[in-house]
Amino acid sequence: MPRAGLDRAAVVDLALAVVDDGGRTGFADLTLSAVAARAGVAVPSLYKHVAGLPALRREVALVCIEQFGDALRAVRQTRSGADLLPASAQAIRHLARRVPGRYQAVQSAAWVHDPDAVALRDAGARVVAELSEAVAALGVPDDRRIDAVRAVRASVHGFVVLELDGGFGMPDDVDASFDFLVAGLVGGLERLSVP
Amino acid sequence: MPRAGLDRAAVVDLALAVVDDGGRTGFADLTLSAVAARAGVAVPSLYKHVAGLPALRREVALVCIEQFGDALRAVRQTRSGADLLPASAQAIRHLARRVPGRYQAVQSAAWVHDPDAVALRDAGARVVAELSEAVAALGVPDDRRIDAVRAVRASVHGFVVLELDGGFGMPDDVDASFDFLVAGLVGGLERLSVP
DNA sequence: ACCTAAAAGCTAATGCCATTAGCCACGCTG
DNA sequence: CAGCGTGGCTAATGGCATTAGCTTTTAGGT
Repeated sequence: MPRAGLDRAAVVDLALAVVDDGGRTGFADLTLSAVAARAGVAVPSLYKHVAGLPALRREVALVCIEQFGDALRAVRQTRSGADLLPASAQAIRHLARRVPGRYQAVQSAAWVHDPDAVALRDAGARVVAELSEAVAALGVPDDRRIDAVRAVRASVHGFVVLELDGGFGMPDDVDASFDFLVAGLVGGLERLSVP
Repeated sequence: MPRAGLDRAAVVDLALAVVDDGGRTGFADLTLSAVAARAGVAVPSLYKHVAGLPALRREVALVCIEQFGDALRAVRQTRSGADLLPASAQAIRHLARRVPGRYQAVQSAAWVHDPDAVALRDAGARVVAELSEAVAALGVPDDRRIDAVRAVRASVHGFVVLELDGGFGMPDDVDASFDFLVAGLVGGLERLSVP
């Protein structure tokens, strides 16, 4: 009957561990049962620290989104100009492959319609702003910025999702395909740049 | 106590109706309860026609994938050459917007790892083959075919997913952004073509 | 026209999950 | 040392999928 000594942060950490151990479906499979088992605690005890499963999902997703934002900010410390966008794209894919469950948490953009997810939307907007910087560094004119950022997000996100879901049937080198995609993206956007 | 007169196909049709009525989360929210309610039947009765929820999901997904394949084949009847790929991309997005729940069914590519989903993988391969035709019609050399098809799939799929999830925060014209993406894709791939 | 057997429905029971209510004991604070 | 807030518990409820086993329709053969 000793106490487990949980608090909000500890519960979120355990949930992150569940997500990470769950592979590509870790976030979808996140369950209060699993977290409670890891904490060595009965399920209802978790309600003393988090408001329920949806709230826990939001907190987990927030951590994940911020982790992605941090990764992009780190890239911006070491790269600039035309190198920034490809390095950012590679960073996103690397991170997604390393912690696929967390990437799904970010992707689960059900957040957009969730009134309780303001913090998540803000964090997401910061990630997009980071990408926008990278696009700007390519010299894309302002009136094409939004289109260009959307194209980058769509391409990279689509690639990562397909790859994580095993959607690329052929055994051919997936790294090379990603390089091809990124090179095409950078080339196409550079061609828009004002001389 | 009259019979409902269900059979496998009728149950799948009802499930499709549930998916369609459920909007962008229709497939995720597909439930035996919902189908049974629509059929005017108790839940266990459905087991006389389908093997369970996972099996029903597979059958629904198969219909959806084939619907996408049909749409692409229809495009190929009316377009050719460099027009084929952009028209195919537009067809995919249009269909996804019209029946977003079905698009999610296609996307739920958990199928790849599911040993019971051979038919689904085959149908998916046929859709990819259709896109491969469109890429070939742009004159992309054979040794770049796979990379190019992956880039197309990633871009279009990523765009559609982000759009359906409401991921494009800015109010700016999403149609124009998609046209921009497709134009960039076509331009980039044409530039690879053997003269 | 009947009789039979398979097929299609049902209810009941089980188990997993989230959530709520309400109880108890640990352990800090005065 | 007394008291109280907090973190844990058990019990109960409700939604879902699934399995077992029963009943009745209905189609088909004689």
